[in-house]
Amino acid sequence: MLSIGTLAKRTGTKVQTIRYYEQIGLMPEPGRSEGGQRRYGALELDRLAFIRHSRQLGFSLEAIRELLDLSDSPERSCAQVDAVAQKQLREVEARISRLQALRMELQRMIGECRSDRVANCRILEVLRDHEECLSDHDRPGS
Amino acid sequence: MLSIGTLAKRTGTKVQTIRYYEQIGLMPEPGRSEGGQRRYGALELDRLAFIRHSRQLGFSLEAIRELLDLSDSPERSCAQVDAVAQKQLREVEARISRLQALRMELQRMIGECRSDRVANCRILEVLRDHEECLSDHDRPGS
DNA sequence: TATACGACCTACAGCAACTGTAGGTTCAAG
DNA sequence: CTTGAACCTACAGTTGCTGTAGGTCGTATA
Repeated sequence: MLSIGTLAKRTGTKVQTIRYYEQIGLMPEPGRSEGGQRRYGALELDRLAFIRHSRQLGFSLEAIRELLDLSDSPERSCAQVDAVAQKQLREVEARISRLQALRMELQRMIGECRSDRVANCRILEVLRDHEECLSDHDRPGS
Repeated sequence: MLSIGTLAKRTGTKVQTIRYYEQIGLMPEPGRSEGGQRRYGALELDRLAFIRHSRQLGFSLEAIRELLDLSDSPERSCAQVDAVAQKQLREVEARISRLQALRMELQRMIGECRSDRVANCRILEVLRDHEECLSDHDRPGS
């Protein structure tokens, strides 16, 4: 039986994060010691490892919930699992594209700055005026 | 003089977002109409456009605050402006690298799945066992 | 001039996915 | 038996907004 701290170390998770996962129903309520402290077994260790690894691959907690549900019904087709993963892949690809456009814009902006006074700094000018940009780079985030 | 709604339309910002920027001190408190509604001029329009454009380029509100402060002292060296932009560029580049690693991992995972039952779905197996991964892909986020 | 109605006002709750704090209890080593 | 690290609950804070409720203002039209 593992304490929450040991489980945390084994999976590279913070203790509070484990309690948070329990709170939102992603981890089950574990057994308790006589004094009321959480005690975990191998099943919970595996489940948490699955969650953490999926998080590292960028899956949202909602997607992970879905994957965990799916993996509980081994006889079902894995097409849905595939769909969740494909969706994640597409999201990652979209973020990459967007960030590459940002990178170009930033590089151009920085590269153009030959001034040494704020008064005529190209960076600030570009930030002031969207017209100077090549791409559309619309919504922030990602 | 512009109403908050007009300013919002002109800059592609939501009305609540403008009020939020005012609340956190990123936008100044504007003048008011007799009835107490906010009224904006060209200065505020420019400032908000600057903020929005910087957000589109991925700068944090803190970084934008710094850029706005810097642009208020035109005689200073623009080295600091440059530093803020460079930092942002490095962050974007780091995120790109990380996402590219994720993309590879996801592609490999999806590509390996030849099964049709959840029971032996490769995707779930990979998620269960980090050892199957090539990269380290550590902290989530970005 | 009256009225309708969209735009505005404040204040606050909620999102994702945690992280940190305060104030108190339990466990295990020495 | 003591000590102190690890645990407990409950709640606030993070970033950057977005949405809601319940009420007021401004202006175009009848």
